Amino acid sequence: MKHLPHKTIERLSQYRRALLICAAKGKTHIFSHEIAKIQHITPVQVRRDIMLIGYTGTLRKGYNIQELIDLIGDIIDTKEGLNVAVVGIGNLGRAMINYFNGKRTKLSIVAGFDSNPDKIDRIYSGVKGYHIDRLAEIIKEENISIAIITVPAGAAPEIADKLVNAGIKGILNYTPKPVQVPSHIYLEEYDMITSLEKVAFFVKTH
Amino acid sequence: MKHLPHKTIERLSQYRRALLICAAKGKTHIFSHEIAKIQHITPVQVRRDIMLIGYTGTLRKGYNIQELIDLIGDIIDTKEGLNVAVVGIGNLGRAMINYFNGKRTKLSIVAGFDSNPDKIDRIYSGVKGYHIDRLAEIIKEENISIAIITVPAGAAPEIADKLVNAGIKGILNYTPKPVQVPSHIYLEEYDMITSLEKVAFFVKTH
DNA sequence: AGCAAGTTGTGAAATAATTAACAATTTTTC
DNA sequence: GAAAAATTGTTAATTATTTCACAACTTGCT
Repeated sequence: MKHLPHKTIERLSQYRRALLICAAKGKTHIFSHEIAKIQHITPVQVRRDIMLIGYTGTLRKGYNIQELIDLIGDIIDTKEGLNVAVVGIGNLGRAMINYFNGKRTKLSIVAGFDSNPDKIDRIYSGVKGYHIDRLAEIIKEENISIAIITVPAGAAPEIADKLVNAGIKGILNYTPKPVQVPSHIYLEEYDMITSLEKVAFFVKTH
Repeated sequence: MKHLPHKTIERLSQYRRALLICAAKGKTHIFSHEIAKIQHITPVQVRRDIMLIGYTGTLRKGYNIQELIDLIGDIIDTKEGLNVAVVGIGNLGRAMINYFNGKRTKLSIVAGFDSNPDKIDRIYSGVKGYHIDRLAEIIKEENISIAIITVPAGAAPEIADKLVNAGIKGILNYTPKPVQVPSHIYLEEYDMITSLEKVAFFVKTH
């Protein structure tokens, strides 16, 4: 398999989530147009994505849900799973922890970090809070490879530097302030204000 | 001006945020490569975006920061501003409210909704909490045109229906469950799990 | 003044992503 | 059992987005 488009990766993750729900309902097969409907995309796109990962459905029966779930897992998960840290145990950090709590997934949030002493040594939905000064130590100890930055915007660049020095491999930055990291570290940034402004723009322009 | 690409809209929002910070520091002009560095993109892309909105810089001096901020405002803001509601006053909902609190912007979060009686009639960073049953009423009363869905995933479709019936114009869905809305309503969905899985994928594949 | 370096603006080229079109096949219907 | 309907898989076309390449010009330097 050559490399999959970024957009396809995102959709595969979403397909899998939808498929898990269908599987839980006892459904065994699904058509491309059913997946498409759920995800607001076209059936062709679904078929193309599935083609790209080399899976093949059955004519007039659609795709076997469990097989597809497993195959998507082979592609986007690692066998042993990856450990994740949340840096910034504010509302957003706790929201992330809650989202993951109890979900069966190959990604586990195993630590939270904050500079506020009140938040240290408490357990948030099963995730322990550590002081930010122990970042490097715990990242090594717990074999954490991904960090989610949910601190106040101003602190983001400094946190990013610390994460880089601690040997993190991927960063998901949820602050509105872009951070700079060396190119061997995968960085994804998402900014809620931008999303809201985008909605506003399209509402404005009908 | 013909229509701007979606991606350009997103970047304009981000440029503006970066520019506001620069302006606050007393800077008056900025080069395309400086903006590019901040946003992890190429200078050409910045220049092209700026070209698309019809602004023009000064050779060897770059762009006038304040003029550019104002122009971006003309494009993405509405004159009178738009009112926004947050549906679901959990961690994520409160995170959104805090993000916006105090920012000078044309978007104001003016109401929060929740089904938990403990959350009603309290004020969250200046935003009042209402019971979900009053959704349609308050949306009309406060002239709310955009809603952010931050309820638990299972409740999302039902909330979306209520919002549609209440006459909302745009929806930003932060639950991992896609919702269905009529095509005249602008819908943007963002799923944190997908983003994290995407980071994991690229970490895995180096 | 003349040259070097830096910067914008933009047509053209390249790349990425989506959609159209349709052959091939299976199932259903009569 | 033939015709109609439905569905996948895929090539080709289209559309969207990014990048290249470079002319035009400004500023600084000698």
